Amino acid sequence: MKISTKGRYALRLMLDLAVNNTGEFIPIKRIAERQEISEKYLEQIITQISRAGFVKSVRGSQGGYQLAHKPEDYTVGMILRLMEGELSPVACLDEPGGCERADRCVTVEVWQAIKEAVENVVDNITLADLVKRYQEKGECEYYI
Amino acid sequence: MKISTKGRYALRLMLDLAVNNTGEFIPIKRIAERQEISEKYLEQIITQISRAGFVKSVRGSQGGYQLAHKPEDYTVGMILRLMEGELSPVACLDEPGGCERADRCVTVEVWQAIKEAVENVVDNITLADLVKRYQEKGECEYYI
DNA sequence: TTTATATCATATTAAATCTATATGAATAAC
DNA sequence: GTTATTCATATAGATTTAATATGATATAAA
Ligand code: FES
Ligand code: FES
Repeated sequence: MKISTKGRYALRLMLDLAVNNTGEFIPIKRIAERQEISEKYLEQIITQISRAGFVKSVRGSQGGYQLAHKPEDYTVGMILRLMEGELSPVACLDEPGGCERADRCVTVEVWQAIKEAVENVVDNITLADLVKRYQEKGECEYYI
Repeated sequence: MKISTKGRYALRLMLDLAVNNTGEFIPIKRIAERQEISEKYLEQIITQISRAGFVKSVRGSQGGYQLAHKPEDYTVGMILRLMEGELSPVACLDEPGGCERADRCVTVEVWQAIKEAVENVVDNITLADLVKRYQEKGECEYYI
């Protein structure tokens, strides 16, 4: 029942971009330093984020990334789904035709309830909310 | 963000025992047949459940397992935690001293909210609730 | 007393997934 | 042309998952 490092790092990465959303392009190296995450691993992650159109990028010297939209336009759910896929606790809920047991399965109702509970949380928190919490906490740049 | 087969099978196993809670001891072989799960794998799972005192067992011919308590005394959460450990989406929430970033980390508040949402679901559904749902659905013995 | 049926206890393994690291090309500022 | 950066893939080590295998121990029934 764990979220992988890809999902967790992606959220910290996007929050870092949101906190430093000044219009400048931020190189992944800065974020890797601040977040103490492997630069190359973050590169992989932001590539995926970039392909989804969540960030704008500029190559070459003085290049980097910035948010493509406003912080309030990103929910935590959008970011987690991008990295983790559907937030279902079991594959039964995602299979195209559904699990063959699904029509008579009772436990699937539990998994569905878990999924909905999780979605209700992550789809109702935006990066803007997290930026606000960050500012309330004291804005230490090295810890997000 | 998945629950492992151990957790899923454990719930189906316990629900099977709850549905067939007649006072007789049920051999794991029957459950394996009904649930279409490997008998040996189920043995491993019920060993863990048995050591936790959730079921009573009788060895030898005519032996098997039965629930140690009433179906309403088992929550889904008890069963999942036994097999999966804490239902936290990240280890930060479980580490004894907490994560070293935790005091200034904002994303941890998201993970905490997810954990609480999941717990709110699983700690408020009992095996008795699931038995009832099963009976409403039609009581096909081969599908739980 | 033998046989069949079970639980109980570990060991082993194949596959999948996770978590990176490595290599190098393409692009742009200076 | 040198440096800084994104972009694109390949590779690999570690861990976890999901079983399977082996065999000992206990009990009821034949
Ligand atoms: S086993 Fe797939 S829906 Fe229950
Ligand atoms: S990284 Fe551990 S609490 Fe945020």
